[in-house]
Amino acid sequence: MPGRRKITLKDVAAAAGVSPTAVSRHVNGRIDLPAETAERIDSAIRRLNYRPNARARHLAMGSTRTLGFITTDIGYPFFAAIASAAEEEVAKSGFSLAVFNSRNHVDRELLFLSKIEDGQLDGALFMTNHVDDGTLRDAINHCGKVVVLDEDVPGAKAPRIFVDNEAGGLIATRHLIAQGHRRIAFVSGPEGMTSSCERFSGFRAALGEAGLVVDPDLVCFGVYEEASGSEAFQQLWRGPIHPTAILATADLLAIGILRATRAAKIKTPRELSVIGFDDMLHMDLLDPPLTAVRQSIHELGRRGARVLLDLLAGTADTDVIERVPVELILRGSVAPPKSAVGPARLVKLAAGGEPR
Amino acid sequence: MPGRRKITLKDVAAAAGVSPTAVSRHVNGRIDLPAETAERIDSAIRRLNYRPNARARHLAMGSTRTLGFITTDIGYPFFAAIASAAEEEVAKSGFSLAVFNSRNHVDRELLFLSKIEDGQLDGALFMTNHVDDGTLRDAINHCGKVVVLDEDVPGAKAPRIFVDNEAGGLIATRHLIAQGHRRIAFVSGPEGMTSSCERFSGFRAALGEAGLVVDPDLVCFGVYEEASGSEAFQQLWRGPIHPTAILATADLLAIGILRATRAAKIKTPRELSVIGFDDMLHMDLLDPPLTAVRQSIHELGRRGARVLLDLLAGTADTDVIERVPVELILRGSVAPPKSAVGPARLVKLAAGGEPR
DNA sequence: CTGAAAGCGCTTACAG
DNA sequence: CTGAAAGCGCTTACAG
Repeated sequence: MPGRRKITLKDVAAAAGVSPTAVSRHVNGRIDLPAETAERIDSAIRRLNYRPNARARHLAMGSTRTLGFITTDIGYPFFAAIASAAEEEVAKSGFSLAVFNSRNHVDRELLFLSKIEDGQLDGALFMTNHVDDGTLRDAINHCGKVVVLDEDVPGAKAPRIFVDNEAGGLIATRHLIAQGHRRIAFVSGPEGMTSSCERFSGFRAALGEAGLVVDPDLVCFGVYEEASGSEAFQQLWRGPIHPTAILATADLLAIGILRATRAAKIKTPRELSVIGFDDMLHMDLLDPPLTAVRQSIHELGRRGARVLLDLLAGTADTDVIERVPVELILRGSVAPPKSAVGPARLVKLAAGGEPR
Repeated sequence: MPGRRKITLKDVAAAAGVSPTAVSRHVNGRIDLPAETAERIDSAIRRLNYRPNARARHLAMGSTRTLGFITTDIGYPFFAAIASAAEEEVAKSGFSLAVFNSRNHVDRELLFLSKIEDGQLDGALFMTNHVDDGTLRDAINHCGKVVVLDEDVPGAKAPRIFVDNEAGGLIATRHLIAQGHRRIAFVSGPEGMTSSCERFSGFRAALGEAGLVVDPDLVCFGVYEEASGSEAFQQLWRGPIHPTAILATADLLAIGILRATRAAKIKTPRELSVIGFDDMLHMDLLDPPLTAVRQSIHELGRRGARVLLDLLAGTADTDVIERVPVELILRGSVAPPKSAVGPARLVKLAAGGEPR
């Protein structure tokens, strides 16, 4: 057995008695060789156990066939689900997906984004969770080839895939109102963020429809983390009037709220209804099962990847904005307020006489 | 402004009046230049806005500084948590982590593993969820540079990071026995897998300690998926004797069981106690809160990454096997069997007279 | 210490 | 159609 030197294109060419050019073209299917020649090359490849070197290809082709997935933390089920869908989609096109946890730090986001300039990444799916002061926008505009997912980076010249945030806020709030709630709190992420703003618009619109108005004491902006949900609950409970329901604009916030209600011995949904936003895996098994606005997480990842791939192929423009639909998933964390006679009950009375 | 041609090392060298060699060495910190020269280079870099091309470096250096994370599906919280910890660790050393969802298909696992041979990946963290017929073992031995995580690939010459499976099975079963259970079912993944076997050993050992013996009718092997847990429950409930408790060797199985109990109107834990294995995020919020053997998921990812990094650096050998500890997390999904007087109750009676 | 030159292993415009 | 040769943009052994 010969020395264990790495087999290259050249070796194959020599063994098959053709030029490296021919082998390269054949391997990449960019040529139709006479059957006899093709077979000679193939057999040489098999015999030598040749494997094209990806690094050399990358340099020569000016591409690495790897896309980045930049997010706060892949450890969170919501992001992980998006990453999974994105991976599935990019893999179909022969790309790989590299994940980067920014932990919501701008410097890390910038570092990861810069890998596009390096030529280490062909492009990236980008998710952030804080308000941008323009830094992110500039970085994205500078390196290009990124699509912004789920949360906006205002001013960035990049395709965006969002959820229909306003509709989400709207239908969730309508549901609460239909259940008879009047004192509804809004617990959200950072005030300046697009998701917060849009969901808040939906919230306000639904209140308006019912002739209600937003009570500033019942609105809490924070960050998209569990602890922020717990704090919001505590703040609300210290306040002058307790809400009978809370619309949390993230499951993580809802979970924080649920945790805090337990500590405070508040019964959900009897004393407090809670709606989440995202509908992550297994939210139906919580106690109580979480009613939530479902974002089509899979669709978000899949379409984000698709658009990024199209962008790289030049068949998509940087001004596309897609909205994936939302849907309200009814579960046990919402009930009529204990002190109120909700419309549902009124209807029952009207329709069926004595309720039993 | 000059043409938008990509700035290279050469350009910087020319602008600074030094050789490309000097620039390369300076950039990589492999040289101490006279302050004046260094400054000239640095300023040229800034002025030209030079960014070293990663693809060229990769080819020249024979490394891509990217590690693979090959798993069934990053969308599952358990794997996502491991990936997150691994990413954090490899990022410290300037590596990236690319995730690959095998969906538990051997052909995809092989495809991803082959990226190491390609030179596309410097190495990989590998997790599988099916019994290997030798294919995986051969592939791993052929490409090297992989560390096997959580589940064994027998015969592979690769470092392994496992959980103390046997201890996990043991302490979980002991707990059930201490609560008064005698008819305990064992619901697990594939029969031939190391995790299943080792956890089963612990299970059997604990039964043995209590003078009990394994009842084959109460042992269900399947796959590590939710649906498999549901099926196991149904099978158990069709059987001649119902267990009063189930030890599931994965949270996903426990969740499947929980789902099935709801459909069957079986109350947990009153009519059936359930213990899971993994302790994924938010398992404490389930209804009932899941008692589970906690694997140190973070530790698994972190140490796996560490060992892989060491392996690449040549400071770790392929025969290391690390075991991360397990811990039983007591929560609400376990209670004494309703028909039995458990030791806990006996103790109470003995110690405090009339229980109220 | 410093730099000219070869080399990493492909792809592809270009000439025959 | 086919292949010799240049090029991708770095790193690094080697000679001065």
